[in-house]
Amino acid sequence: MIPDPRHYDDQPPHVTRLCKLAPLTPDEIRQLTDLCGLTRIVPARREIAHDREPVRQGSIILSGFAARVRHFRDGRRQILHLLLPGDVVDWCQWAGAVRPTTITALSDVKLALLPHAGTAGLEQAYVQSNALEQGYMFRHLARLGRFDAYERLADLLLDLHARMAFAGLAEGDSFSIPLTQEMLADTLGLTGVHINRTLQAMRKDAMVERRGNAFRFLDGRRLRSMVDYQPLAITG
Amino acid sequence: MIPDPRHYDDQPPHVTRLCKLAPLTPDEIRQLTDLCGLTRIVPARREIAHDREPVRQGSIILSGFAARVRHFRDGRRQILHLLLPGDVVDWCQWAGAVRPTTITALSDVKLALLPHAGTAGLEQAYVQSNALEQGYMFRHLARLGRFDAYERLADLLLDLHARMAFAGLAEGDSFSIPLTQEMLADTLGLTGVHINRTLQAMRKDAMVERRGNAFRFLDGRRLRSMVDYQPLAITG
DNA sequence: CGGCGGTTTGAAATCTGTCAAGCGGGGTGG
DNA sequence: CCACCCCGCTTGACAGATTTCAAACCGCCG
Repeated sequence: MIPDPRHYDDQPPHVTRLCKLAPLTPDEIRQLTDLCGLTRIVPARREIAHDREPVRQGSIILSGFAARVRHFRDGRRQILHLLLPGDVVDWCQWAGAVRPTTITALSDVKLALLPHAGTAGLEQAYVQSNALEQGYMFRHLARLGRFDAYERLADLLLDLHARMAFAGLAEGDSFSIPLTQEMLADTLGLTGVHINRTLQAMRKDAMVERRGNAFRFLDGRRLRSMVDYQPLAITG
Repeated sequence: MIPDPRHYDDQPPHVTRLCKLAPLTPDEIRQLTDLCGLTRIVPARREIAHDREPVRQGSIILSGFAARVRHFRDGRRQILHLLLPGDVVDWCQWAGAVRPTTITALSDVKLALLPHAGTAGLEQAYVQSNALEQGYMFRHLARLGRFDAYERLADLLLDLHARMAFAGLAEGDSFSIPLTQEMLADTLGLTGVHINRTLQAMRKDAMVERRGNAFRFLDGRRLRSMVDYQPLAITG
């Protein structure tokens, strides 16, 4: 059911990802590949779509990071869910749906409109993508509720690595994410200062190596064991 | 689109709730009402369904509170999402789905199997219920990430009141929830001790009155303003 | 060269957790 | 009917994690 990842490594991330979520016909794959023509680019920090607006049509992220965000009156903000290349945004199942959160570009983001799910393969891929997203949200809840700073960061990095790898965007234990320490803080419910100190602690412990935006796990086993990490099951 | 709530106040909570989520035919309503015969009762603290199991058929909660829960090796646990009377559990859209979290009864819970969504009204009600659940999860994330203890508790109580009222289970600003302080703590990522102190602070501030399981908002306006509370939009 | 966003560092303040003990009511068994 | 027990609630003192505030540093770009 899950094809060999290497078959897709030369494809754009959104094609790699959706092909792993459902068996797609060559025609469906072509639809996805052709998207690379009709795209929209949203620069970093710009809002992509607003809370409570009616949803017209779903999108898919071709490159860059975005996030579902909640802003508070006093300037605080919380990143509710990170959106990575290949992720489906605003796919919904009934007319009259309303977007449940604001969506903001964290880096420059390239988007395409989501092909209508008229075919079985694409339909299943979207449903699966939705289920995966829900799974990652449940993890994020557990992270914010019961993990301390070190565990939160470790667990988030493990999730990001898994998601990037799934879209063909990781090399072994290395991956790159365009997030500032402030953005990681807004994701994890911490402050930028504390993220900085926690990253230093992880480096001192020889858990993670970091050069700019590139991360590399030095002791993935210990990291996973610390947070009892279990990869999300691909269901179907 | 949203009928007058009072029309349903003499109905069981699950009927009240689903009737507000979609226009149902008399026949569909009868299907829901008839569920009260074929039920299963799960006693408090017992597991209802386990993480990663294949989902056979959805259920609906007729009475009592349950929760999606994550347990950690060291005994910590996090309540990821509270399930209230009228809530739909395990409704899913494709064969081979797997339950993303363990589900546990917090009080004695009465469940019924979910009628198959063969009709337009029920289908829409389930989709809407799903969307609402997702909305409440996003709020819970923001709560855990950026609110302090006082705000978390206030915001959670406001959500619970809204959800209970929606199912016809609140009287004005009063509502009753079968949750121990420990369970509230596991929901909010705090300790039981701290929940206790925070409740006392709210009483001292004349925000909330509490007798046993019954809560009453004494100053709903101030409470809502403190956490910038906005009711979840019913979409459709 | 100057400025800007992002990172790093330190010291003090605050929030929340931990531990430990006592209280209270409701149910059970004698 | 009473004694007992258990679970949940309450309280206090203390420890620890994280935030806050402030300043300095850094690389990069105009």
